[in-house]
Amino acid sequence: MERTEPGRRERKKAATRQALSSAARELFLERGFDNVTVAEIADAADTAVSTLFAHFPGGKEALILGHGDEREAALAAAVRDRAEGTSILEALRDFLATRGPFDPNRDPQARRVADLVVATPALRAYARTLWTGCEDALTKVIAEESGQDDFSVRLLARYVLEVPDLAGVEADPAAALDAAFVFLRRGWPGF
Amino acid sequence: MERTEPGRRERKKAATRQALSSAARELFLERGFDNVTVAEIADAADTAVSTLFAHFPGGKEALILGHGDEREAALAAAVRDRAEGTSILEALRDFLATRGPFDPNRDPQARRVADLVVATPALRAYARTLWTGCEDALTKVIAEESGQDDFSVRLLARYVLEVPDLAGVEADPAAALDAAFVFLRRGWPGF
DNA sequence: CTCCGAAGATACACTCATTATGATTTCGGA
DNA sequence: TCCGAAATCATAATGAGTGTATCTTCGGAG
Repeated sequence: MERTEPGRRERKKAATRQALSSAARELFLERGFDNVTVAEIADAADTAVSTLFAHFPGGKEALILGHGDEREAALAAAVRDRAEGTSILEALRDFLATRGPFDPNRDPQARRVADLVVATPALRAYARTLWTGCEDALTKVIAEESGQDDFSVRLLARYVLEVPDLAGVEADPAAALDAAFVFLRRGWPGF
Repeated sequence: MERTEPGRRERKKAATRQALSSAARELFLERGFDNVTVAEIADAADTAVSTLFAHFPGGKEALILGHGDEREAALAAAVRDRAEGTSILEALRDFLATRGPFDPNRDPQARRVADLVVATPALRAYARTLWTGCEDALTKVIAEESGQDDFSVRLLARYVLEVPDLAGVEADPAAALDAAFVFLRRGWPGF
């Protein structure tokens, strides 16, 4: 059978995962990313270090930022399932506008985390790799949706995925996001 | 006085630096980047590990790729000292065309190194950070030379510096480089 | 209900990069 | 000749991440 509710095992697994990532979040926010060791996080979550790495093979930074699975799926879906008459670039802009530093209405917790990410080089770099990790997938979707498949498509994908990192540190992230897409639309008319 | 020839001290320093980086190059080419430890490199160069890190604070990857100092200076100079009547983007394209995978005439040694970099994720990532490490400097120069200074300039700088990483892995790197600049010129006419 | 196998969790030991420390050598210039 | 600075060195410590073998616990087959 397929659709039984989670069961105790999966619930416990999710619980430890949750414990780990929220312990990490608290410690990072309190003392800064670099001043917290994985051992301390594991301790705070009352688990073994091995368990931490079993849940987050991506390492320390994955504890707050997750791995890019949902991100990638959501991104591809945003393009593929865009509203009739919406261009690819519009769909991408709208999707990014709901994310991280660009979302105007987000809880203060998320705001503090976003600030920490922007202020911590290691985290900012990791966030960027999460985005650019979607590059292959995005390239594929754009190729399918546009009927075009060459270097220019890969270039566009990379450039789109660089926008969050760049715009995120600007004084007005949302405005910067829009500004970036003006240039992308000019470079890739028809997308 | 200022211009005495290097002197024994500086010569020795340069020699150990040279010994380290060529030992690293040989070992990496022979056994792959990930299968060589810094201890082995230091041994091969007959120095202490501490000395290795004194010369290359950037870590293992800096041993083949260097740090970005000359790179940054050369890049800024290429824009600032460009020929009369040459646009900023043309100057940048021409500069990049002489670099790494894009240079048509380079010795086989350099070719093997470039291949290794492209094939090794850690090295490719480091090479990319070296380029994007020039972002602030390039942004500044473009702002000065164009008289424009806002987010769009930073965006352009980032996009230019992403080109090497992207075009470098294409079947025809030089052609990809040119293709990328077609889009950049379209997005930033007047640069 | 019982029992077996797999999944999760754990402890432990290990490798490796990188940093810190303090001693020791070795030039270069006064 | 002698002093100070720079380069090198050995050594130890920290901290991330991996591998392994063991133990516990749940879920499903019988």
